[in-house]
Amino acid sequence: MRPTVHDIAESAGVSLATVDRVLNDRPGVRAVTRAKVEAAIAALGYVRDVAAANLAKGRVYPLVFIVPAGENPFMRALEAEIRRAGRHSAAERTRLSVVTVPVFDAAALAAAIDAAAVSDAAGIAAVAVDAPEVAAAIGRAREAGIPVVTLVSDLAASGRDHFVGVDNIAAGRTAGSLMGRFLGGRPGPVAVLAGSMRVRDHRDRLEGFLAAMAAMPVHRAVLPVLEGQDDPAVSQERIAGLLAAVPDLAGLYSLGAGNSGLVAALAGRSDICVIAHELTADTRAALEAGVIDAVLNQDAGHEVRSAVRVLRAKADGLPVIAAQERIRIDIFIRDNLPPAAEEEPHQGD
Amino acid sequence: MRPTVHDIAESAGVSLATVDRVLNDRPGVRAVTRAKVEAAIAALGYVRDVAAANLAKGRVYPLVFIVPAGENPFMRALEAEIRRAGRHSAAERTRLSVVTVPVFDAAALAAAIDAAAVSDAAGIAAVAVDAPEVAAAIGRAREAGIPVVTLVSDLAASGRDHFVGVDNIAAGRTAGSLMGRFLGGRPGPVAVLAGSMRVRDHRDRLEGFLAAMAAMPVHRAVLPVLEGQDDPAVSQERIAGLLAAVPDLAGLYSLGAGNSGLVAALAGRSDICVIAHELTADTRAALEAGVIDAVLNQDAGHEVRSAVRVLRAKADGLPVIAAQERIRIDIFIRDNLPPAAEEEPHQGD
DNA sequence: CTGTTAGCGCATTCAC
DNA sequence: GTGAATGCGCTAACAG
Repeated sequence: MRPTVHDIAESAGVSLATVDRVLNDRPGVRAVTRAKVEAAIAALGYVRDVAAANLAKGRVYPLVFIVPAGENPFMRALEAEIRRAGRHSAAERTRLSVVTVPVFDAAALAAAIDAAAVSDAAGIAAVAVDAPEVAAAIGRAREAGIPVVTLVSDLAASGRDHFVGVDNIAAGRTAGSLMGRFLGGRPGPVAVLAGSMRVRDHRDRLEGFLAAMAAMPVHRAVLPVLEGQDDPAVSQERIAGLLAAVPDLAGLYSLGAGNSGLVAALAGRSDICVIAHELTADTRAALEAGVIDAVLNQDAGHEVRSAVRVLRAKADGLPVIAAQERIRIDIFIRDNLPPAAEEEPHQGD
Repeated sequence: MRPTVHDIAESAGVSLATVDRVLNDRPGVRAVTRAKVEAAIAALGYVRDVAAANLAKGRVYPLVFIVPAGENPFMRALEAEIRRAGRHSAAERTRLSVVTVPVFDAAALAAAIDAAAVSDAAGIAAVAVDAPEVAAAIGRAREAGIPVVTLVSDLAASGRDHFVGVDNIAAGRTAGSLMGRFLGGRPGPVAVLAGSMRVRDHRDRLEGFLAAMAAMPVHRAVLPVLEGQDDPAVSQERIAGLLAAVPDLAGLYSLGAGNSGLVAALAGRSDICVIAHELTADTRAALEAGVIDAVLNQDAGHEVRSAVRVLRAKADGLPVIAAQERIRIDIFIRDNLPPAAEEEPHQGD
């Protein structure tokens, strides 16, 4: 059997309580005693049984997730993953709650963060909006000792503890690279549809995309960015206009949401190379139909679980192994689509 | 607080032991009593605290992983992931051990399975070889009540409890589809390098690849399969011969291992579209250098953790949600490469 | 068939 | 400064 606290207590000639003080780095232990205990710990190769520790602590971690409201399918999937994680979070002694705020509404987001902070939240995860009042609210929460992570969209200036999401510049580069290879020597310009250039992740994706396109062996024109506000109707209108104006369009990169509108506007035009973000019902269907050629995805489930792990670690004052929490950029084409999500997918991976 | 066994015992008017019997579906409870308890469980919305349950059980699950020996980088990565999982398996009360057997050696594999079965193994995970004696050994283990899962390479005929690995036909299709799109209208035949056509996963990948190539709008010749025995030296020789014999080669699909030899033979020929399997140091470097264009990967860490979950579930007689345990086919190009693995990556996702 | 009791490994009062 | 005792939620003998 693995050594337990009893073993190290006996081996060090002290009591359980003292061992516990050393283990949890609490005061009230003489340096010599501490050294003895630490020696025993090292000698026996003790590793704490986290499950038992949590059981004994009895402490629960109320974590608040703040996500934008609205129809954005990815955000709804994210919310669903939070709720799912919440149901399975029993063992981790976390209690997850979701708060939705109007899209792009900095004031509402700031208010939600403040509200979470005054509640007994042990941690806050929020899809950030790039605005000073949001940064200020995050600052206040952290001032109050509550760890905060940004989710999907970052706000580095806020001093948040951690960002859970993908490297969006790399995502844009990946899109550009795939687009270039898929198009090969075929002529014609490519267009970009974004949600809003006021959002950080969209700016990053565009930057990466342009860089990758510029690095391609054959030059290809990239048309001015269209903004669809992540809204299907607006996006559809923009794309319809684009198709009418640019008959020889070769490719289209949709780096935001609102893809159902895009698909509707495209209406079977499978000659254009289309790359979009986030695997949702819309993009999956379009991929299967051959309207979209590739989808870049960030796994919402992974992100939620990562956020929970990070917040718990921060709440306990434990370190976070950044490399371990990196979120991957998944590439999906028609042939490697995972089976459609059913009842209760995922738990570990 | 969440309801506990005490709450449901009180609510149902029975003792803890009875509640436990119902929860764990053990005999010795009258139907009426059982019904009462189940009603209380449902009414209170009770969910068992697995961590506490495991703590109380004290039971450990010795799981044996059997993987091929040799230099195959993917297999070594798999072994590393098993050891890593072993170090973190404390909380899950599993004890992982690794046994290596000579590559493609059915007799040795069968013997290893038998040996694991006579030890006190609670479960066996093995990279299967397609041979009757292996199937027989798996049958014996299962006869002895020991759950068995096949890992990476399946052997459905053995009656194994579960297969942990990717859909290799889909993987081949993905490779073919990418190859076709990357090549576009460019002329020239494509070649396939396999390890051995006697292995199931290689046959599956080939099948998928051929199907995808055949489905492409432009016809493209696929040369007869080369077999490199998953060996770098043999592979290098085969590829060198290929390059000499087919000057207008357009693409190359490496569906097995031995990729370091392939890269050596290619020596900077970045004009050929190359797609390979498994992200290892070799393939990563070749991807970054532009020698390999895409790598299809199965995440060894995910596979190990899935195998552990499945074996534990089977050992406890619990159901396995298949959809939850599906292993994805990752596509990597130069631009979405994850950071190189460092010290202690992964834990959850 | 059902109930009592004693831990699993750890954290935490409260004494000394 | 240090130790003894109690309990987290659950399981597993052992009684009845």
